[in-house]
Amino acid sequence: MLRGMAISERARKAALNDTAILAAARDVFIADQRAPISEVAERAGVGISALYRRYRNKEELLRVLCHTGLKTFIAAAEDAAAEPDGWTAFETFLRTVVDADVHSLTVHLAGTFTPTAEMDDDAVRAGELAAALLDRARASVRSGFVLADVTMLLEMCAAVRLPDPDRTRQLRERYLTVLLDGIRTGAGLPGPDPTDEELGWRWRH
Amino acid sequence: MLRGMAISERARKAALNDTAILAAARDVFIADQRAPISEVAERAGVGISALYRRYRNKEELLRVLCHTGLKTFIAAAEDAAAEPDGWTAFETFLRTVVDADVHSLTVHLAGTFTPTAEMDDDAVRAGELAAALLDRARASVRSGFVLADVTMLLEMCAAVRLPDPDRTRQLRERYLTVLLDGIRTGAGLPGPDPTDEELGWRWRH
DNA sequence: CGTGAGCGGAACGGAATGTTCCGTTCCGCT
DNA sequence: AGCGGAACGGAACATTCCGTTCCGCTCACG
Repeated sequence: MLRGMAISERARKAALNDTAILAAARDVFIADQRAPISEVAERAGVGISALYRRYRNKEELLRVLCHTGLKTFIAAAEDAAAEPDGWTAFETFLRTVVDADVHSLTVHLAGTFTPTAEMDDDAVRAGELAAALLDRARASVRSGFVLADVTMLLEMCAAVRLPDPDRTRQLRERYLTVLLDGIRTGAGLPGPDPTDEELGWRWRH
Repeated sequence: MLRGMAISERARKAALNDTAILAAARDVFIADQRAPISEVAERAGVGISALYRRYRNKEELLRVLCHTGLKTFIAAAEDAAAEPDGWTAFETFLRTVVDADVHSLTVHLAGTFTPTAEMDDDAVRAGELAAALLDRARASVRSGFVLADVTMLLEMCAAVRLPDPDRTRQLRERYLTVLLDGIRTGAGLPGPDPTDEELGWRWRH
């Protein structure tokens, strides 16, 4: 691929494996964060050594996966921000994130690896974007609802899980609808607001 | 303890261990269903043999624990049913069940043991009680909301989990409030209703 | 046709964990 | 005081699981 060279057939096959492995890893680790690496290899239809050729170890694979999810999150937030109406932007954002099952790739993989500096930066940026979206929707949101609550709502949606991925998506949409309607209704919320500190516990050891 | 004898001090201590072990097992397995038995022993402040004296093996301990949760569920439903107002009964029921973290004891332990016939019966009864409560609340509930949805809402609440149990309870109450408000608002729900078949997958191998 | 990049998967090492087992403690009775 | 045995603590054991390594094969490329 250097200097415009024609891509060798060999390299093309390897590139196919690249994506196959990542896709397989995504599916496998979304279904079970503790899944063994051999399961990823099997799902991808490759041998174990094909994995270790690309990633130094399991942790690195998980880190890459998580970072991918984080980028998806950021992209979803940026896309949704284009929507003029504040509430619609917020809702679109949440529906996109839930649909992509980003949460299982980020939060649920927390603690299984040590994040890079770049990931930390992206995490900060993701937080800022989400905060901005919530701010724009504030007029439509019940009082007492804070940014950290968004994280928990996503967590709750991610808990909806069936063997069939498509059905899982459908049901998540169903209950996200309930949650969103609940967010626009009613008065304040009971209990002290959740803090960022409280929600970041997975990342601390 | 035979024939009205005074309970020996030894037996009293053993009885204390009984409850300590069950309480420890509850805490440990709620936090992590795959936790090792040694962790339960450590938390209970006893040796491993104290466990194996009471339960044939790990599976039996899990089964007893799960059955306890099921009974709690039934009791909550029966208690709440005494409430005259249909919606209030339904809400009370859900709040009680969520607060007791029954869900982690039943659904999340599914598949880790083979249920007894008695548990099957209790499960049926639990379903009937919940159905009756939902029926009585129907007038206040948005159209399209079915019994299987209740299971999923409980699942979602159980997903709210922090290191601190008290804080966990507070936040669950917070989001259950959102869900309940969402249940009373809006029109129908998107997607096909969840079926019992779909939700019972954990129990089938 | 020789070569090595890419790969498959058996083999390995060690960690985790359910279960057993044996020595110890100490209550309660004689 | 002396003893039987229930209850117990926890090391030892057997087994499974899993991340990682490594050897040999294949075949596209030069």
